[in-house]
Amino acid sequence: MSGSWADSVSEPDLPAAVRSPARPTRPTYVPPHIRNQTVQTTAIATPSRPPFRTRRPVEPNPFDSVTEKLADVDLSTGINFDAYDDIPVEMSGVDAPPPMEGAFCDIDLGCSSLNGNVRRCGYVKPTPVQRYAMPVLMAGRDLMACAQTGSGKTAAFCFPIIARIVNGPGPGRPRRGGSRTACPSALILSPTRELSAQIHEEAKKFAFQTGVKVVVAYGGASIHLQLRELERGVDILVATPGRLVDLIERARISLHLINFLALDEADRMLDMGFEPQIRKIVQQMDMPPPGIRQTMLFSATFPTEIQRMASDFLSNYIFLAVGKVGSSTGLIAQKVEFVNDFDKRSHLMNLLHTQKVNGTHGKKALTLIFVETKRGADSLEHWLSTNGFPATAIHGDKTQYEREYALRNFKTGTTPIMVATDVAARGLDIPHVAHVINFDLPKAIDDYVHRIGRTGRAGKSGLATALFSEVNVPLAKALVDLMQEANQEVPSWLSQYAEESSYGVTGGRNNRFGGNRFGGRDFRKCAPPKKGGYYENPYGVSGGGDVGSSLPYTPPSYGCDYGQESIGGVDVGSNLPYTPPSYGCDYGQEPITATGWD
DNA sequence: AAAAAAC
Repeated sequence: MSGSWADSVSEPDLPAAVRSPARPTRPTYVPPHIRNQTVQTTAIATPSRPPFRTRRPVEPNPFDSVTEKLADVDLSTGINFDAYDDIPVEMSGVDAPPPMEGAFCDIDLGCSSLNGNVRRCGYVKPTPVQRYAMPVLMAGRDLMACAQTGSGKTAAFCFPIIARIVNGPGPGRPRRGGSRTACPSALILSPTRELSAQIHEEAKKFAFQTGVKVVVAYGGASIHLQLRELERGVDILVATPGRLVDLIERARISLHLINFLALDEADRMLDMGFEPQIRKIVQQMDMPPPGIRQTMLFSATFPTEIQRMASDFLSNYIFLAVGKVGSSTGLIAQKVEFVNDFDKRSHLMNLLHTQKVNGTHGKKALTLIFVETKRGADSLEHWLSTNGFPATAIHGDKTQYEREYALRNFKTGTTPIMVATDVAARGLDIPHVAHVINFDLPKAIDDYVHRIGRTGRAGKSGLATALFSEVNVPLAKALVDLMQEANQEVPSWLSQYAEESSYGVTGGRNNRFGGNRFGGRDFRKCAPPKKGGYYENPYGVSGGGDVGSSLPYTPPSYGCDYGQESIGGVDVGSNLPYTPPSYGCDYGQEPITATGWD
């Protein structure tokens, strides 16, 4: 039945002006923003010859793979929503919109195509992050959202972006700046190419027949194909930072009409390695400032230090934490085994053999093995292959083709074992990953959280095994804390290490963020929380005065003190009134106007 | 010191 659904959809939700009468044989791409407006583009003056090449093939149906995917999912054991039901939620910020109620079928995003796509993609009941984040975003508010791995963050920001592009009155924005400069309305940045590709695929499904055009741009792939896509018009651009900067410097992309900015894996994007590039894109190009654009940051982890930096990019934002941020949902069983560094491979061999014996290594049960270095990935892949285990490897020294080939073979089960560096640690949604093995543990606990989050997705359970050796002692304390929060059994030898290391090694890099491992709360709340803990009132907003205050930090008294550093003197979250740019550019973003279900 | 991200 592939394609049948698409065929059955007669007309997309285009405004009448665009839809029927005298539709040109080769319709020029019209951005949704200007579809309601009287078209007064000079381009229309020459109907015989459109100004841009508009040979657009029929929009490919991105659902061709969905029917297969849906058939593949045992719906009776689909998303285990019970796993999310009693999850603690913290939301803070001024006038936070309340969460939405009901199932997706009760929710009108203001566009019947979009509504249909949501259902068609198998979304029935919103996960907590979707329930809380979507009203905030639909209301036009900035958002910093922390939610567990695998809980549907991508949809939580894609649905509102698409809905607001379709419904927004828009400033009648031009489709392009110079003759060949594309001007997207939304920008979604992510830290790896594969993640950008994945977001692009998802967003395309969501945007199908809404008229919203989604384009992806990342390095290692043909820039010409990307340029051609951009020339055909783009509303939502999904990109990695390097290629985006390249395209901007070539004047093939301008950000001056960006209304929506989303950073996926935002804490990674603002980490040392990425921060300069992100600052360049967001602050030193032509992107509208905070308060004009709508900015949304999503991650499973959000260290305090990064939160502080992130507030530069936000305006009067809502902070949302679903679950104890970084806690691995309890759906993931975590095991830690002590190994001598020289015994790691034989230990791994035992693990893999045990899997086979237990039958968990079935055709579709995939095993993802994380190592520290690219060389280590190649070497371990080779060793596994020569020992009878069908393995592949992915890391940043491979060509993009090799990376995608490896990922594809892993996903399809052709090689049910994949060895990976941290390139695969974040965001990738790979169904059927039953086991994540940390062959080398990461230095930072945040990376551990993201790595094990490749399993246990969408309410499914998963297993994570770590090989802990002496070099990992600095991680012991954070690991123990994390495991306890997730109700995991902690081996006594590990607790021992944790106690020892918590004295000597505290100055280490793991404590770079003051030890507040996950940024499990809004860093703006620097006053001691009310009795009962900060999850007490999920609807609560931080009491007026504490946003942007520069009170010295007072440690909370109820034992969730992770040694957060003082933020005294830092004027965070200040909301200076926006001064319009002098060049008379009307951004025209609508003010805070809730639509949909409010 | 490593990984990621442009050509």
